[in-house]
Amino acid sequence: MPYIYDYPRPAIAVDCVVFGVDATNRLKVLLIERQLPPFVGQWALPGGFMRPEESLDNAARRKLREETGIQEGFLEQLRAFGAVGRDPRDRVVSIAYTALVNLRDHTLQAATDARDAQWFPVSALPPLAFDHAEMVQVALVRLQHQVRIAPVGFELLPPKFTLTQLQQLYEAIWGVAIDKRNFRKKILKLGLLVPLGEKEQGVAHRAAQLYRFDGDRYRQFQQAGLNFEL
Amino acid sequence: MPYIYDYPRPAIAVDCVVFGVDATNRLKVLLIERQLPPFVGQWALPGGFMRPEESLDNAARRKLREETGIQEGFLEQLRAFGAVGRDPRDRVVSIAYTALVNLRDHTLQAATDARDAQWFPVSALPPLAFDHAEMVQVALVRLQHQVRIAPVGFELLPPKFTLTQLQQLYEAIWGVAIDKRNFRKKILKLGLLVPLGEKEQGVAHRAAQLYRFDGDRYRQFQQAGLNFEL
DNA sequence: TCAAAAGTGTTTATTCTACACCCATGA
DNA sequence: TCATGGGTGTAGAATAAACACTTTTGA
Repeated sequence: MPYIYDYPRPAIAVDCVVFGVDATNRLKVLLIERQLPPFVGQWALPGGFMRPEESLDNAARRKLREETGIQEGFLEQLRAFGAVGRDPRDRVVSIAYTALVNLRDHTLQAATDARDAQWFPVSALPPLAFDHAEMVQVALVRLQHQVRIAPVGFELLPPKFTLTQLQQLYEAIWGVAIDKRNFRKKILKLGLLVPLGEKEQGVAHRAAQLYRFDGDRYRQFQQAGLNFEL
Repeated sequence: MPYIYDYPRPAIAVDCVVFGVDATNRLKVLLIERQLPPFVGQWALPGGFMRPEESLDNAARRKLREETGIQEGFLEQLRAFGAVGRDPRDRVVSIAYTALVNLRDHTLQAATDARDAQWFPVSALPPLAFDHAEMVQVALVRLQHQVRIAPVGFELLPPKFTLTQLQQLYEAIWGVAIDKRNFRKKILKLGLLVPLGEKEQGVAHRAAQLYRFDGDRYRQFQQAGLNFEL
């Protein structure tokens, strides 16, 4: 049963740039191996066509779930990509999303039109289908800015984390080394981290204090019109 | 002659949030009065449907030209708006753009489906059609961030401007008062402004030095990996 | 007892903030 | 000559940057 319009219409797709940080604190991106044309066998971002009855945001969340099994976590629109030749089949405008997930909690399950799903270091990505390499690049730059002024980095960590884990997260995102003492002073002065009584378990050295991010406190902070900058 | 697809397709539109600063240094947004349904007679952002053979960016530039006569200036994508009920007619995903124009140089010419085009202060907008009020809000927040770290503000000024004009521009965008001496020190230290030999003409007080923004210098600055922040 | 990472302060340089008066110009 | 905005410096406070050793833990 065909759909008929008076004017030609491009298709609308969504694609997700999913960032995670692995056990060795490297920043990674989730890719799927395509098993449908075009670009069969190539690595690509998880994504697919939007349905008319869902919002863009919901479409992104649905595709992420369908193709990777990821149900929750931060998901935010990056921007639309609308160059004319970006899809060889047809005119397709794609809305890219950035997702941040706590990689330690997720086991991946490929599904639908994804043959396989795998994490790749941002610094060593394989060739990507469509304009997905550009999407990753834009998403990374946006992430680098965003973690400076908003507490989105915590989405990449487990709920309980050490200050060293947090520091290494920033180092991975920005690609720079940070002074330990200065970092701790600055981040604790914000007053957004709560030290839990607990310590790290099972490490072959002095166990570190665990912290959690205080979301309620941050909302108050925001409502008071305050900003932070790292 | 109809267009037939196997799956239903939303339509794709573009909308432009056009900012300008008037002679009294107020930040304004350009709106058009709709003369086609829906929302006939209401104020809305200039925009309309994308054509399949053009990129999103070109669609935005075309609509801006058609509806306002504006040919040039800064134009950058904001993001896509894709809530389900945002257009009462049909499922329409709209890609919003931010445009910055030197208002002093432009006389407006309404055209196409715009009955009239007018500048409104951002602080006193009329009720807007669709979700355009949200678009303006998002665009303003983005602009406030962007002028802090990139020299986009100059797009709103004539090529030759005084430091006071520049200061008042930032004050209009941020909605705050800025100390004159501190502002001058900071902005001149960046080394991106070139004092022209000339002075302001026809003012009833001491004439101010005119400056221009040094775009070449800024590109070198960028390539050296430097950032600025006001 | 050794290896490995946790945790902790001070000094110096830089940047930010607040603040007031004289100058040039055209009406 | 007066009204209007142009143009300029300094002192004190706050913030940022550089830097090294002791502590705790498990192997």
